[in-house]
Parts: sequence; C-alpha cells; structure tokens
Amino acid sequence: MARKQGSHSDITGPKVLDAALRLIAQHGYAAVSMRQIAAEVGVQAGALYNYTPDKQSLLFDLMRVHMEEVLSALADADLQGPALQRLEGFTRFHIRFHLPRPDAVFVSYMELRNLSEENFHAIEGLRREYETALAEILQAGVAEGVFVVDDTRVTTRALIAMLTGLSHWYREGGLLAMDEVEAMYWDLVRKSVSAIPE
Amino acid sequence: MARKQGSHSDITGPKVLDAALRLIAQHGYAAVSMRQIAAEVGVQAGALYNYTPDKQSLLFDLMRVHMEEVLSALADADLQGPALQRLEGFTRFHIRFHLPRPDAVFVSYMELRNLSEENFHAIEGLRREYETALAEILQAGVAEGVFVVDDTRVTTRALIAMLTGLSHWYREGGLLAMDEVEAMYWDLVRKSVSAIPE
DNA sequence: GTCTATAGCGGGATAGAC
DNA sequence: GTCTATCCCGCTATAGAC
Repeated sequence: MARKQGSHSDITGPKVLDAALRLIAQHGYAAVSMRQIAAEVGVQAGALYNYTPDKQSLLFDLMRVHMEEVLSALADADLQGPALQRLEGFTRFHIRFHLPRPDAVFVSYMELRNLSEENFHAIEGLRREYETALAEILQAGVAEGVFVVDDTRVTTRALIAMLTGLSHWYREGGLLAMDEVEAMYWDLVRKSVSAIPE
Repeated sequence: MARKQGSHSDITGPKVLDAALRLIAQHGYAAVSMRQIAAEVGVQAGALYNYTPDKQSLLFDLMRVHMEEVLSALADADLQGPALQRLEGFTRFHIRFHLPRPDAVFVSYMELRNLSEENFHAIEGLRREYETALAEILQAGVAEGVFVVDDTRVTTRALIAMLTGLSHWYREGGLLAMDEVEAMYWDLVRKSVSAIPE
C-alpha cells in the first residue's frame, strides 16, 4: 500500500477526469481548484499536468466526451420508421442515456459560460447536432400529418428542456424506477405534439 | 464630473445588486470578483462592504429577492376558476414574469450550488412554494376530470423545466414576439395534461 | 461613504529532483 | 510519472485617512 511514487499513467488518466467531473458537478468549475482535484485522485497538483495542459482543457474534454458519447449512442440507436415511433425512440433514448450520468449532464449544461470562446463554439455545434435530430423527427411527423406542432425549433427546445430537467432531480435508488419516469415523460411528450380537441 | 468621493448611498446600493446580477449571470458567481463588481458600479472594492457584509450575502439577496418577487406577483395574479383556466393563467404568468428577467432566472437556477447550506435551504423553500402552486392546479384538474396526469409532482417539475428553459434561449428583440412563444408554450402545456386518444 | 493600502490566503502553473 | 518547492498573481475582507 501507499507507494508514493511510480508510474500509473494508465489508471491516473481516467481518474483525473472522473474526479474533475464529480467535483465540478458538485461545486462548479470556477469553485474547484486543481489542488482539490489532485487530492481526490490521490496525487499532488503538479502531477495533473501530465494529463492536461491546463484546467480549461479539463473542462472542455469532459463536455466534448459527453457530447460525442451522446451523439454516438444516438446514432447506434438507429431510429427508424414512422415519426411517432421515432419520437418515442428518441424520448426513451434520451432518458436512458442521461439518467445514469447526472454529473456529466449537469456539467455540460451549467458550465458553458466557463468555456473559452473557441471551446464554446465546438460544444455548441455538438449540441445543435443533437437538437437537430429531434427537430427532424418533429418535422417528419408534421409532414406525415401525425404531429400538430406550431414551430418545430421552439418545440424541440421545449421538449429537450423538459427531458433534461429530469436529470436535475431524478436520482437512482429513489422512489421512482427509471421505467416509470420514462413512461411518464413519454406520455407528456407524445401528448404535447399530438392533435387534440380544444 | 468625476468627483471621486462623497455620499451616494441611495443610488449606489441598487447599482451594486444590478451589477452583481449582470456579472454573475454572465460569468458565474465563483468567477466574478468583488473588484469586477466594484468596477462596474464605479467604486473601489472596499466600498462594496458598505452595502453587503460579504459576497455570499450578495448572491443570497439576489436569489431571495427574485423568488419573493415571483411569489408576490403570482399571488397578485390571483388565479381563479376551473383548473384549465388556472393552468393557462399560471403558464402565461410564468412566461410574462420570467422572460423580461433572464439574468435573475439564470442566476437563481445556476447558482444554487454556491449558496451556503443555510441560504440554500431558504431558497429551496421558496422554490418549493412556487412548485406547489402549480401542483395544486394539476391536482384540481385531475379532481375535476379535465386533466389526465399520472403523477402531479413529476408533471409539475417537467412543466416548470420546460417553461423555465424558455428563458435560457429567448431574447427580447429576436425573431419571436413574447405573445407568440406564450401561445406556443401554452399549447404544449395544455396538450400535455389533456386526455388524448392513443 | 469612499478612498488607498494591505493583510492573509489560495489560486494556476512550472522547475528540477528522484 | 510523481514529488516538493515555488513563482506570481488575484482573491476577500479589513483598517484607517478624508
């Protein structure tokens, strides 16, 4: 136990990102110091700079990896068929992907202000890609005549805000199972874009 | 012009809160220094401590005042009648109140982590009060048989997340008038809690 | 009520030994 | 690859002059 020096690059690298994610989610990027992150990992502050050129890159990597994983997983979900089915697929995908990652969701949502301008634009582009996937489903549904949506871009943002808001209060092990909230949110989404009598 | 000393307590006080709100909304509480706030107001950093005992109190006051104004304005709206009408009133009230105050909404939403434990509980209580107002409308609608809602507490949070999300992208003077988005969001809210054929 | 000056601390990042 | 030590900077908050 407790050897104080040596090579650990294969395990320390991921641990740095894990620690940074947890601490930043809890306290915020600007409030977390490199010394705190190092303590969480179990190294001295200077050692962190073997894994990141600076603190800003740490934040950017957390957000970039998260967004790339979302987009990659969404592509793997390979939503097909009529728009209603694709919308259900998107809704359930969003919840299943995001609920187990509350820290990453929180950081990606709350820390946009703390990205450098260049990094902000990169993340913004990835976010827009994700939004567009939903917007296209809504447009398809309108074209099919199964959705009644006034403005697909506005509705896209409204639905994503609703779905992402779930990640801000839901915690695994609470009163509600993931299946249950998934069903409830799908019900809300489905109805909100449906034709419905006044 | 440019007198460097003198008494200005009647105008400096509000200017401190205004400057703090604007800067914190833009950069985040932890990233904004008392020196920045002082510069925005046009005084030296030390002078701020005539108006606040410390930085934490500044944040707390911003959030407390915002929440008290929301609750007071909601009470003034005096929503009455059948649940559908009250829900429409709440939805339009929420949008009309929040859209002109994007900075206050942003700070009250994003900076909860930076409140001391005691201050957090105080703000949390005010937030819960606001949530409860919506939850009671939903319960009334279910009792009247006009709303179909699985879980009123979950639906409350979902709807507030959707409505508040609007404040995070809408800007006055943009392409959409407030009346238009208000109508769109009311449509989404109304449908999401309505009876609707599978 | 505001100023200047500063105490006291903690921050990000780097240098060089091991 | 990690350590210790440190540079240099900016932070909150306070003290005392005006």
